Amino acid sequence: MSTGQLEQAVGWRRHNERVTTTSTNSGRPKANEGGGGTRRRGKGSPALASERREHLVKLAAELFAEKGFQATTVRNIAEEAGILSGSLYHHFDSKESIVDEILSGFFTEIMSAYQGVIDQGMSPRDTIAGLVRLAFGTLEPHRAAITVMQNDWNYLKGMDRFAYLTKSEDEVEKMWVDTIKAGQKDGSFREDIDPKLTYRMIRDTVWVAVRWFKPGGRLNSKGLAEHYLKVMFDGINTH
Amino acid sequence: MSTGQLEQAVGWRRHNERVTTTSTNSGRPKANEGGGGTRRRGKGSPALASERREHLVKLAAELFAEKGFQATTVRNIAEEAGILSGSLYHHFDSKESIVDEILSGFFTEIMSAYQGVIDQGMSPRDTIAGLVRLAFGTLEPHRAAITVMQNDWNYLKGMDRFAYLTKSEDEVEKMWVDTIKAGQKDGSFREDIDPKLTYRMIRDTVWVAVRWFKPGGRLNSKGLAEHYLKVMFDGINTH
Amino acid sequence: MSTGQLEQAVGWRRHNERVTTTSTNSGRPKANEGGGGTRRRGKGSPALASERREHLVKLAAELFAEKGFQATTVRNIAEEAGILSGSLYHHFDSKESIVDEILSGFFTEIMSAYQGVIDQGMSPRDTIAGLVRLAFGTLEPHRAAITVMQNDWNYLKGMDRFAYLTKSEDEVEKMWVDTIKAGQKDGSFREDIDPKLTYRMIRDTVWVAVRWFKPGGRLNSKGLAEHYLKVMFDGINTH
Amino acid sequence: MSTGQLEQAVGWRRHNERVTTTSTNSGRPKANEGGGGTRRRGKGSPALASERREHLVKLAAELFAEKGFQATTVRNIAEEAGILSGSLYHHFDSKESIVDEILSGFFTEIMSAYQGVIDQGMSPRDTIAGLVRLAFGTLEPHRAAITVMQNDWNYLKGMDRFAYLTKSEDEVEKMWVDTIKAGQKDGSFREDIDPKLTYRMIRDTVWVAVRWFKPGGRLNSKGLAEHYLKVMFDGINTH
DNA sequence: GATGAATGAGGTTTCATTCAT
DNA sequence: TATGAATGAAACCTCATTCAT
Repeated sequence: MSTGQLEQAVGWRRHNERVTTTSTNSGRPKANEGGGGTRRRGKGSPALASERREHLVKLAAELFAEKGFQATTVRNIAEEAGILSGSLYHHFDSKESIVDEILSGFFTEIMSAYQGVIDQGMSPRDTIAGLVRLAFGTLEPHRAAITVMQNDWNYLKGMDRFAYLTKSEDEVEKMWVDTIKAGQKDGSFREDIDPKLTYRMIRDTVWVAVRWFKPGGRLNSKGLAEHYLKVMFDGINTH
Repeated sequence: MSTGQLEQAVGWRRHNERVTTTSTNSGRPKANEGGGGTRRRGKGSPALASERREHLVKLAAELFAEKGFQATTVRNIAEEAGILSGSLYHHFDSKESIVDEILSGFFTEIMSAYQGVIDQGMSPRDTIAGLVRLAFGTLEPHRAAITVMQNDWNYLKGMDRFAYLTKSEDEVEKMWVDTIKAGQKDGSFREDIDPKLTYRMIRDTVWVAVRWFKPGGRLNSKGLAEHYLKVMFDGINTH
Repeated sequence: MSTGQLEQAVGWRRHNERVTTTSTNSGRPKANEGGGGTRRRGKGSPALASERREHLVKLAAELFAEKGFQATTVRNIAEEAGILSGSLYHHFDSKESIVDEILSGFFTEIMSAYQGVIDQGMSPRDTIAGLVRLAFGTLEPHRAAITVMQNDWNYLKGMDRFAYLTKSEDEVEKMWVDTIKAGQKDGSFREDIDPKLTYRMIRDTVWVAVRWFKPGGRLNSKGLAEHYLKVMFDGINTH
Repeated sequence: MSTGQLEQAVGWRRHNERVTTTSTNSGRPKANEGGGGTRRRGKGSPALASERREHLVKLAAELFAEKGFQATTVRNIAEEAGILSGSLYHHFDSKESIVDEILSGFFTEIMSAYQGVIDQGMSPRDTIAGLVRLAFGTLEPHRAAITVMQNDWNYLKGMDRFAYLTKSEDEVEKMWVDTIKAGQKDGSFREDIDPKLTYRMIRDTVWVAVRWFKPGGRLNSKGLAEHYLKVMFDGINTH
């Protein structure tokens, strides 16, 4: 799951454990709940969460990104996977479960990554630069998830099940805003900018780029980041 | 339709002519084409045949903005208007016609306004500033349309009927990019920024603000514009 | 709606007003909720609740009675009515709404009727006789509703929406039990019978008869009632 | 299988022979018909090939009783047993096979028991009393089966496979009705009661009690039976 | 015996749209 | 203009059942 770029930038994530704690419902069908307990699961293999399942999630993510969550039908996804729509329900509770898995996965990952940058204790300016680079760095490996987030946020945020989206958003905002404020305090950033406003503009600029960013185009995501940092730090004016 | 702010800023729009030429289909139902004869609208009455129609469009725009185009049902709109869903079809061909009217109206307006700024023949830097102010200025009067554009663009752009969206977008891009390039040529803007990239970031930053911008909040749209111009021109660094 | 027999027996119900207050949700689609208020409804006509709708309810009741609630599909009902399944949703919220209307209608009616008998202030023995006659009297006009109640009670009672079933049942039980107790006090009924148990046996015997009772058979419902009263009051033994 | 009470009352059942002849299809999967040869079960081992199977039937019966046959899914049963739904098909042909086993088991048992009472050659009055006691006595050990019979009869009776239900019902009816008639002939029972009607009322009253009868409540099933006999024989009136 | 994946038929519901009145 | 009834396509989802491993 080419998160290599992301991991390199931060160096904190050791293995590919899928953490879905953020989401209240990981979407796994409740099949064997009353289970007897005698269910063996092979020698030592740690869950593994089904490669099939992960494959399906990835397919769905592509479709959601391309056509939007609502416009993508369960049949679309099933056809893409070469099965019947009903068969999808062997793996997922509902269409919502799928998008939940996509988004909660992305969110837990990005938040840990952000925290990793902050924990490095760099100067505010370098921290902001690090966060920006990190964010742009997710554009490619998490293109689908980010696109869904951008396009369907408004629709999804209204549902109880996705309350964690708003919650996570707030947490992330705090990380950035605090860093910007620290930068103002230590004299790195201008006093006459509004930290919250500035954060939002940065955030939006980065995520929204997913709409037109094409991997393998003129600029790669690294180039994008550097370009943006330049403008963001020093403006477009000559001095 | 409080476009006052916008009109003042530019001074180009004289009357309330509804220009729908951009859209291939103006969305008017063919129903009453062979008009019976009882149709009043005499010579001196410039009154649009339907304030009712405009009212309905506005209601629909609010709903589309709030819940998304797809998630808003024709019934939702009808209910909001206090009529039955079938009755809407006396005013509009289809659901698409309504959103078409919303978006095409916004686009023709914004494009004329942009052109008006450019035609003033100011310096590149002042022109860019004017465009940015203009764009932020639309946030309030056109909140619904912009929101729809932001959220449902991806879905709508795939439909033939909305091909004009992409076309208009390209025209607008050219206006901005040309101005930025002119600014680089005359030494106002740094040579090491990518004009196209820079335009996109500016554009996205402005429009995406519609997601969190609340009229009557801490900053009005004018304040937002000035804040952004500051950052955009000179960066967030102290110098 | 041949409730004639029932009404005669009691003489308290004046018109065919459909009272659905017992049910928390009458099942009417929420169509014009935000309604403007200007909705006129003809000169003086008191609602009328759509004969079409009532017709559909009756068709559905027959099917539910014949095949059971779960085994009856929405398509079955629609076919019986000569329309498509989706069209049913113009009249009803859901399949549940239909059965709700059937049962809540029956319950409000029977409870009022019971109360009417009690309010006549007859002796306990005559009151019980009246109640039994009344109950048997509903077998024919409310055959479908009673059948549904008998067969699907267990399934329906588990749903929030049908909580009123259990509530109504308790109220009815109180009416009967109080009367039986009064009969014990005034010496009409034996002291060594359990009022609650006795009520339940009477109730079950009556309702369950719906399973085999055929109008136009050897015994009509009046005959059934008299036969049962005989056995219930004096037993099957010769004395 | 605590049929102790039942057996004691009658003393006719000698061994645990599972008699499924009544049912046209015993429900055993044809899977292991050509048995490999490793099938133990030798001479001395009377152990039923599958206590597991019986356990599953019992689990299923509980669920059918609680939620109804149709509302209980194969998955529900499997989960309760701690296996996957597909695995159930190693034990049973189909969902119907399970309920068939439940009901046919109950029916053969109760019919033999009834016959046993009749064969004792007691007076009609004592025979009826015996039958009533016997029926009430099944309420506890066969609660689940009786509940299923009561609630899902209507649904099941329509299926070919369950034709035996109606057939058995008729046989049972004959036993009772003949006894009642004999009682009328010998002067024990009133001439002015309808034997068939009377039988049905008794039968219904007993079985329907399963809906509210709670073992361990105020009255046990023996108490219930005595109470009912009192009312049935002598009525609720004082004399 | 059990798993895990899939089937296929069918279920309820939604919704844009049409049209006679 | 509006209503009220209906259409028809398609949506999400359920579930008994099958079968290779």
